[in-house]
Amino acid sequence: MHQATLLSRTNWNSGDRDARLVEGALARLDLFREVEPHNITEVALQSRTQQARRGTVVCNRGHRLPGVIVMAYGMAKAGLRRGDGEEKVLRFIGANETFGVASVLLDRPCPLDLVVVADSLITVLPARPLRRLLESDSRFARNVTANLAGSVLGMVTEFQANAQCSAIQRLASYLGTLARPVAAAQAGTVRLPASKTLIAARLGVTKETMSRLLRDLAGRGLISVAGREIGILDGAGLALIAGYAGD
Amino acid sequence: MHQATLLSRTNWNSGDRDARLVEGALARLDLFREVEPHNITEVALQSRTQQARRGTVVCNRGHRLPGVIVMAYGMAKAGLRRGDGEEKVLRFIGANETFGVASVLLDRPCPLDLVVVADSLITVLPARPLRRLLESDSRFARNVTANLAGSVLGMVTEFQANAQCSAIQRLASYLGTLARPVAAAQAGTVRLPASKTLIAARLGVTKETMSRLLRDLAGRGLISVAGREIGILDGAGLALIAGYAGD
DNA sequence: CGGAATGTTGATTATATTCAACTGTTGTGG
DNA sequence: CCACAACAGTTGAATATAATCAACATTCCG
Repeated sequence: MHQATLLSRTNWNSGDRDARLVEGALARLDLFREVEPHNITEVALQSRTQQARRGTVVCNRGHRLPGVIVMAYGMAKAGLRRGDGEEKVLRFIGANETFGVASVLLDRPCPLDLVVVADSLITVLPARPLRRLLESDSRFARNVTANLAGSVLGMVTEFQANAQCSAIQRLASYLGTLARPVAAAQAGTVRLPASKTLIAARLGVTKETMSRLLRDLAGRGLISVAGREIGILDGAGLALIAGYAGD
Repeated sequence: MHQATLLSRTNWNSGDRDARLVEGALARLDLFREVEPHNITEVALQSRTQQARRGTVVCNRGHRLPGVIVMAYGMAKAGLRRGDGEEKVLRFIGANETFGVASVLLDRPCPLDLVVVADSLITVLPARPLRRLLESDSRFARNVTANLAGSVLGMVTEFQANAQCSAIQRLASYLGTLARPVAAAQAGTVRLPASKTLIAARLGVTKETMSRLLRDLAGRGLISVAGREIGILDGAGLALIAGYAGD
């Protein structure tokens, strides 16, 4: 079905020029903010970079990660597949974001499937050098704790949204966060960062429900839908739905 | 309604003997495992301990925590209240467990309500000495990252259960984890650690649904219910429900 | 004892899923 | 360039799951 290509040992780039690129990619991560360049170099030299095409399975749930995954560019989804085709996406991992810090540090199997959804460049940071850096560089250690603590708080928020809000509230809220970067509570148009089916999985609903909800919002004059382009006609109205009950 | 007593500045114990007790309590935490005793003492001297009765609100969602909360003994619930009485409990905090590490380290408001559900002894570790220890003691730093990483993985698991399992699966799974410590897949009896209403909130269902599900399981001969005592009649059957679809 | 909290039960309802059919879109090889 | 397959999205009808409402029973404590 899927062109399920696992990360393999072949095809890795590790030339000098690539090491440079990897270094640049790492320097852009929150994890390495204000970390001494030579320490970044150290890690970069032990990392591997690989191009991954849409559909590539980076890691299957229950398997060990080869290291912390860094998305230099592109996009992947981290989620769970149920026996049937149904899946729940916990989060998308975009450019300059990382995946698997917790699993790698604890040396535990990865609890999620990680699948590339747009052609991407992926860097893998093996556990060894990260652990060493964690011991030796207190700035890096602080970044790691901040990263993990941020994940915890983020997941609590996620949890709350999932447990206490109806699907339409979650959708309205999600559209709100997409629109925020553009203009707060202002008319405008946003582009969904992935297919509606994927967004639906991210929001914890089926694509059918997603379709109906979008139609519902459009019917109320809050948004307009044209493929992946969503027009925000009434940001305040959206925020109202997101915040209070779905009246 | 509730006897909502917030943690106040009064009534704190800080005598010499108490400092000893606090030290003992901290030494039992995973967070301080293998941390130099004098470093533990340092933190203990800056901590405060307070008895809290059932119903005490330790922290309201959105407020700043006075520090990391340590449960020396007793039990608290961390959850979210919706406008009406409905609440979702994310986790219980029992003896020798901590709450709020992520919020305190990031100096962010606490995203959850924390309410004592059984008479407890609570210690508050202010942020300052923790941050200092984090910088100076690499063993402590490692414990903190392990703690946070564990939280992340735990929440992923939680998420999965909540998103992909029916209520009866979650209940069966929960009863399974209660029974595990006793005897794996073996007949026996377990005692619910809190009221059914609270357990229900923990599992993300209403008390009514909880009642019906218990009855259902009992009707199938898998368990017997007598107040808080649950007899595990068919552990394997429970595990089957927990693992596969709710046939 | 009395009152509050906790738990049970039935009837009804809301929310979203599932199933199924159908349409539109995209990319590929003949 | 078209035909075709694979994927993405829409729509309606039937269904499942658990929430809600309301009434009642039980247990726990002061």
